[in-house]
Amino acid sequence: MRLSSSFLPTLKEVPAEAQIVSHRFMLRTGMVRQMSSGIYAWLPAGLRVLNKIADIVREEQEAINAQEVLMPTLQSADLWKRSGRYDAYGPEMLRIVDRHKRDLLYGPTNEEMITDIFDQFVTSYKGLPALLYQIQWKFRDEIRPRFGVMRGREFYMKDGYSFDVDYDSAVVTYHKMMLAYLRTFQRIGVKAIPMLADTGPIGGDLSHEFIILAPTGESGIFFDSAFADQNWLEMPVDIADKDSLASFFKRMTSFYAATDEKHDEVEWDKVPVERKCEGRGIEVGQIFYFGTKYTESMDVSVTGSDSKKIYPHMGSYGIGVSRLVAAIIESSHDENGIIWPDAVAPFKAVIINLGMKDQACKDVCESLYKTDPENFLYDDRDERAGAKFADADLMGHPWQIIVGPRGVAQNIVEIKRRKTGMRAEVPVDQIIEYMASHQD
RNA sequence: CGGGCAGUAGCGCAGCCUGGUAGCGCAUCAGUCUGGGGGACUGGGGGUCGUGGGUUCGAAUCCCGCCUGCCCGACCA
Repeated sequence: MRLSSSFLPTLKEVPAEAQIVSHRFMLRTGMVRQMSSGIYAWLPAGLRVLNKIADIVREEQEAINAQEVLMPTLQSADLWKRSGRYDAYGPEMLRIVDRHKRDLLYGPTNEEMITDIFDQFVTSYKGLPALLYQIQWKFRDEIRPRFGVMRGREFYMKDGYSFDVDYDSAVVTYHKMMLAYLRTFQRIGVKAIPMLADTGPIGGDLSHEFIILAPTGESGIFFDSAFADQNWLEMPVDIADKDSLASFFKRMTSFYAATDEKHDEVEWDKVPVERKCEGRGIEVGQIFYFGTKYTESMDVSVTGSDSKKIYPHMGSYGIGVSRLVAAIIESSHDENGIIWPDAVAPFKAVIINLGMKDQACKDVCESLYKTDPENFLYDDRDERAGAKFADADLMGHPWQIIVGPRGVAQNIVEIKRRKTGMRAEVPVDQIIEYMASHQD
């Protein structure tokens, strides 16, 4: 994309309402614009990141055979009255009345709706397990929205739902989801640690929150640093084999990790002092087994092999996609701006033309740009070098390809890695190759 | 929902106390110079002063209501 003809405005000064670093950078880089309390418009730079995260989430869901659906944001209140949650959910649910005086609501989550859909199509245990997900906007009327998209009222979320024939089968699904989540966060480029979460009235140990380390996080966290040292990507996991999944699950959850709410001093003391890590974190996902809560309350059943009625065991699995955008920035930035992980950066690299009046510079920039116009941002503005560098650092592109008259005369451009600050002079025709072979 | 604060140009702010021509910086536009880390100079454009009412010859300024937003707390992907 050519910067001169793009809608990619940056700000030198920050709107006063932005308190935390991710919010400030998101506003300064023109990723989002607040439209109302806790409600944001996503502008091109922000949307690109949002979509990249969603794509990774999608691929990892498909990898465990979850299938994508898209449910409406508006739901009928009747559905929620069936489960009993219409009254239970409280003022956090945005309720709407249409012209016929019918009660609707803007979905804060979709257990009822997915259960209803499931009910209409699956009538036999042979239809199980079923694993569906969507990536859709949700609305929760938070008492006090804050921190930009970190805690907005409207947010973009991946929500998955599973239906299994019994508890044992549901556990296998849960294990698969643990795997998918760890892979998802790994690919996105953040370190998310699964921590035992409150399971509510169901009990058991089948709910985990995934927490990203960030000093500005809302939850205090305690964890065994041995988790971070796990090279689990090299551990073979066969998703068709429940024992393989179970041993993977056991390994990934065997280290102490808890938020301050669930912190247990006795267990914590068993962790060797040198491995004790305390800090703050941001919750970016949660997985949850809740048994037959909705299938029973909504009377949704299938016929078992013995012709008897079975209430499928359900689980739900969320990833806060829009929150992740902010969480990534919280955990990856410096005083000059964002440092995007490669996988989710809005652009792979920015081509900084320092010789806008130099034909040779322009030619080099153009030919480079044309090799991948979708992923290169070409800063072809008639700005001074300082402004271009400042914007490049602010926007956090993983690579900066600096094209100036001095280097071009020798057929060389300078390349800078945002993450490390590493700089190198590279022959023009080797740039693409250089980036591919120097990811760290 | 309790406590605090704020709405003046796209953004950051001053002016309000003590009523009388609506200002500054950044951004933006035109031009000249400049050209490897947000450069300089000159000249422009841009305002229902959140909103409704009241007081007054006269209201951004004083008074009352309302709306919106932000911060702290209790609650949450």
